Amino acid sequence: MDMTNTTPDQNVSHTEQRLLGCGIRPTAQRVRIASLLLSAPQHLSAEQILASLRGAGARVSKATVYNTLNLFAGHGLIRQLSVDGSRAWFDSNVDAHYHFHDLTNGALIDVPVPDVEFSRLPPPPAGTEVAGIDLVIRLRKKM
Amino acid sequence: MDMTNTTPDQNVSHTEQRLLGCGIRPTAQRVRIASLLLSAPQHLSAEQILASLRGAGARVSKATVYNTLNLFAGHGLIRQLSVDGSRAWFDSNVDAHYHFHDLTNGALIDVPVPDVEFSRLPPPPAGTEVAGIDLVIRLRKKM
DNA sequence: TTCCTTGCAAAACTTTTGCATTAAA
DNA sequence: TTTAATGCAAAAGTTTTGCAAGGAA
Repeated sequence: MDMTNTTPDQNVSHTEQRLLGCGIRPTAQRVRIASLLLSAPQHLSAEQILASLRGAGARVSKATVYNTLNLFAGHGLIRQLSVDGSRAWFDSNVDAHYHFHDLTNGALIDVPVPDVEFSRLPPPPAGTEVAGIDLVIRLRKKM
Repeated sequence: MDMTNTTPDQNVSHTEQRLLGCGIRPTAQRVRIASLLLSAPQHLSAEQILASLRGAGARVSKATVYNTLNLFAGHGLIRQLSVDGSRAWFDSNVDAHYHFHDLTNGALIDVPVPDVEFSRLPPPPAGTEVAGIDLVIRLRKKM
């Protein structure tokens, strides 16, 4: 099902289904946050989400945005990234992938898994196993 | 020159030389911070450094620790890591390398460059070039 | 002296939490 | 009606900053 050209509003019932499928009660605020975030693959901060929703006339508190993002991340609906120390970024793409990080403007760009190939990786220390691999390719302006 | 078995105190004059070589005035606090951090490859937070120095009887303020760490990082003497969202970690190893991140206890373990080999990497977007590659292999307890 | 560095406290930011109120099932 | 979610404000944690005092050149 291609939802590329649907607007957040058209996605509401689809979003509700998705939250229900995760065992998350689809309240008004949660649906708005999920709708915004899941409308396209993107990277947003809590503050951006709060501003965007309030700009659209929604009544949402900062606490609810944070609580909801943590809730979603805990259910694997979104993924929290630590690319710069300044704040958390929330990635609506939970499929395995990597990132370009443009140091010039802070932009994050997805890198699909097939674009990266490891021909050698270190064995995990005894008693541990690999839970995931985070790869960030930092970019600067070419002179 | 192998400094593996020298104590921080024995390193002081060596550390001073290193700071001078970077154009950094080797004040008492800076030498202590550099001495601690550069005595071995390790990952420390600002708070850990402050506690360690004060525990050793040094008179240092939190502001100076932060200012100094930023100063050192700006001169390439240490490297700031963003591996979890909670705080910054300062890595005394500035040679290119990657990290294991043990999710069980938060530990960071260096991974030497030769232990990782990329057989494919995406071309950087037009107008940009690769400034660096950060790789974090997250570890969990093996069951 | 002159400039730089430090310490302290306060401020700035991001994120979490307590609790009364509101909304959902 | 009962439970869970929200909003607000306050708190907590990390990092930065303003400014007076101290130290180096």
